[in-house]
Amino acid sequence: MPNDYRLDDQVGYKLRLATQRHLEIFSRHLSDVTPTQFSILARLYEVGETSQNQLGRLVAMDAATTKGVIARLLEKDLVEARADPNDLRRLQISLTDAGRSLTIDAIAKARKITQDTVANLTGRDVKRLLELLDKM
Amino acid sequence: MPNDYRLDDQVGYKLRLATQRHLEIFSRHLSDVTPTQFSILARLYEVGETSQNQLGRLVAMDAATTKGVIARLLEKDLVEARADPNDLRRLQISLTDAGRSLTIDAIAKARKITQDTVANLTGRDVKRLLELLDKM
DNA sequence: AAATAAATGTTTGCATACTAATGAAATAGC
DNA sequence: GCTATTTCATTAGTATGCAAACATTTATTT
Repeated sequence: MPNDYRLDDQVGYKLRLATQRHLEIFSRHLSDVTPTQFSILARLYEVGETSQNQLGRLVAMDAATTKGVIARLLEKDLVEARADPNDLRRLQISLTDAGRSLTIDAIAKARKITQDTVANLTGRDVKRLLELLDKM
Repeated sequence: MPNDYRLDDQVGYKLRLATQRHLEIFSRHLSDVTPTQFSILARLYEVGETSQNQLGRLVAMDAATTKGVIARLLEKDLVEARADPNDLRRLQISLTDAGRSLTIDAIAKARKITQDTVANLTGRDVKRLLELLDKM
């Protein structure tokens, strides 16, 4: 008979709330793409043309999930895909011009998003939080 | 031209990774329900019969989201719903016997899940992490 | 070198969760 | 009593995630 169990004190529960908060702030600043989509764009901006699978790996996403995210970015004409002539399985993904400029703009806004998300924390708190999340 | 922006250092990105990890651990220990569904069950166990909307509020969930989660729990016969005679808008939700026993069992497992999730952290780390997430 | 096995890349289909918009019922203020 | 507002629930549409399947490449065996 679990009497001393408190849902509100569970890591998982708190993670969900924190994510919720972050999501809300994110979409307020940047309504064109989701955080997930943004992470793909930012990474793509960083590394240049890459295969879909590899790209997913670079942002810790399942291959299947990556496919879905890329599909949405393709529809918005932010990325483009072309077959790799050397490996017919591969789909090479790269930023379009529109995608590149949106990404640059989004990165600037992302700083603000991060700031807002941790607005209630001191600089030291943030550093600690990142460390702890990492350590997990 | 954002050169010093590092995706890997962003709170949002790390939150996603941490949530991912937690989700994986959760489903390994408790495959019958998702963390979201579990939070509804745990709260319902705690407070007893409640209206759907109220229940959602108690776990910080949108009314529409709550509806979906409840629908899935109804299908699994873990909760039951009945109309409130005093307020025709309201749907009163309560645990079934199966739901109650699953919840008791799940709460026990949830302790283990939490432990596993933060296995790499010391007790003090965990306390701090919870505080920081809260403060956010 | 052909045949088989293993690994890698992508896609499809299904489950879950979230949001915006709508409709129905109850309550508050006049 | 009547209108306006609030509250509760639902529907429709979008996003993310995983398991399983399929296709292509690479490695291994005969």
